[in-house]
Amino acid sequence: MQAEERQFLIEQHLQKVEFASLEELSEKVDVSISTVRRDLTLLETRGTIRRTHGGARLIAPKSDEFTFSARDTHQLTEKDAIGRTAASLIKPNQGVIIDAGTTAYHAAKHLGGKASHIITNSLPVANHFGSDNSVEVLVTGGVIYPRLGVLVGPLAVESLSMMHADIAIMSGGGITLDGVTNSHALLIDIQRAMLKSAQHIIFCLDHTKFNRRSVSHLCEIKAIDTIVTDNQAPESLIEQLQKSDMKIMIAD
Amino acid sequence: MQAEERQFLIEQHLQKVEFASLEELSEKVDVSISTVRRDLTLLETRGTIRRTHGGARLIAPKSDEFTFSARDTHQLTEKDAIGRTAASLIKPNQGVIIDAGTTAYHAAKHLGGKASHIITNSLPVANHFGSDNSVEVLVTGGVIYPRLGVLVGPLAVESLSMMHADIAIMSGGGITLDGVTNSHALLIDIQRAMLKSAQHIIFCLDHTKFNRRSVSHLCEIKAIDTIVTDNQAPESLIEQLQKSDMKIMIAD
DNA sequence: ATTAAACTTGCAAAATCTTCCAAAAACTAT
DNA sequence: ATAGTTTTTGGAAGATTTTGCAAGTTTAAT
Repeated sequence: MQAEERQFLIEQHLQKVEFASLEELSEKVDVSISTVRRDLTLLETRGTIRRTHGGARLIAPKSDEFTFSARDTHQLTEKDAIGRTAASLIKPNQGVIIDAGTTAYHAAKHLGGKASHIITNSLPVANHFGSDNSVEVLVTGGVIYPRLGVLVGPLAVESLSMMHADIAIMSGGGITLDGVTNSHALLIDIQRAMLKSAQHIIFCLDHTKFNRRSVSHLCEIKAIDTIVTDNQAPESLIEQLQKSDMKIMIAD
Repeated sequence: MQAEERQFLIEQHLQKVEFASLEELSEKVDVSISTVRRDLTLLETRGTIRRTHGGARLIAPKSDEFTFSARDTHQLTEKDAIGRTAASLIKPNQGVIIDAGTTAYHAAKHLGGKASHIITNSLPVANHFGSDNSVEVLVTGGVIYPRLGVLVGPLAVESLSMMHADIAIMSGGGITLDGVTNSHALLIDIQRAMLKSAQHIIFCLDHTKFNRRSVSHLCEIKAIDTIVTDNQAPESLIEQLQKSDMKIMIAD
């Protein structure tokens, strides 16, 4: 096994367990403790991991909301189903804003040929439509937030506020009766601008997001027009949400 | 087995396994380790793969990548050499604008860790730095021009005119004593904005661009500070160009 | 304060890389 | 087809990188 692969495995293992001892890691990848140490210091400079006495711990938030990776098989089938359902709500020739989260990305994948305009600040979404000339894709400007592939910063907010769309397909970090929350404060401004620029708001939230609260408050419940989720979402919260003027769709 | 076929097999295998050792690959395609090394260095310049100690890894595990950079194998080694030379002109902590052409893309590949800020309207360039947090990448907004993966339109021009950089690395469709021309009229406005926003202008032009004239005029010769080209560029034109106040570098 | 575990640093062995060269293969022109 | 030329291939020598270990220092917990 080569160094790069080993470091990748270490990182991946830490994604799962949050914390791991040196011994544990050295057994996992079958090298000496010394080498694991070296790998960890290297990974630490890359920013994903933090060394501690006796091991290492994951620095990234455990939320999978924005961590974009093709290998992200986290609730993959659920997300794909949610994405398909959300996409089915789009009528021909509508303009759609796509948020940068993973769930929204899955919705985008099913949007080919349906929407006429797509507005996004997500590089993965932009790439997906890069060679599709049946849709016009508007990319907001901004600074690349590393790893997530999202464009952030004032330029992103400004360009969004200059645009307008029929529908916004959003994702979030958690939802309670108090509203939707999100784990990355930097993205809040951008998501708010998206909400303002769209007439109809759809939130894609898999069941793990229910009854969960992330750090930053994004919007009230009443700002939402439709929620798309999967069939494992807790019924109690769904019932309460339905009391406000909103449609909830369960993807199969 | 043909060399091309072998390289294709290697690339395909890596698409599957993401990481592979030299030994593994040499068995797979039944050639010596040395030859595999050579194939890998070649594939690396093509951008799909990255060499590591002991083997190679896939560079773009994301499913949605641009086919644009991989498909363009025209004058590949020349463009790569030009790119390296152009990148060597960048001093640490400079802000660099990268144009959307293929030659400029090759320069970007050699820029990692050198420039502190990169400004671009090219999605392939943005993708290349997507997970590199040693550089801050500013992406202009705009509409995706399909096929090329370039952001165009008024938003792109406006956001560029709000920015400023030390150096612009540009490409073009042709150069004569009358100036630089380009084949895509849509890009002209954006390139002009780039020229305005940068202090020092570098043009990357392989030898096929010399004495050629595309449809749209981009700028005069005197707007250029440096030209980087390969060793097959016609000497007559080079001599005449050098009469204006400009530096010409020949990449080997 | 004491002690055991964990960390850093330096070093030598092992693995891997680059560069060069000669043999083999492929191509060209007669 | 054949001789000469170019390109590709496999291997070897020397340089470089990586790895595991050990000596000495720091950390954390009692």
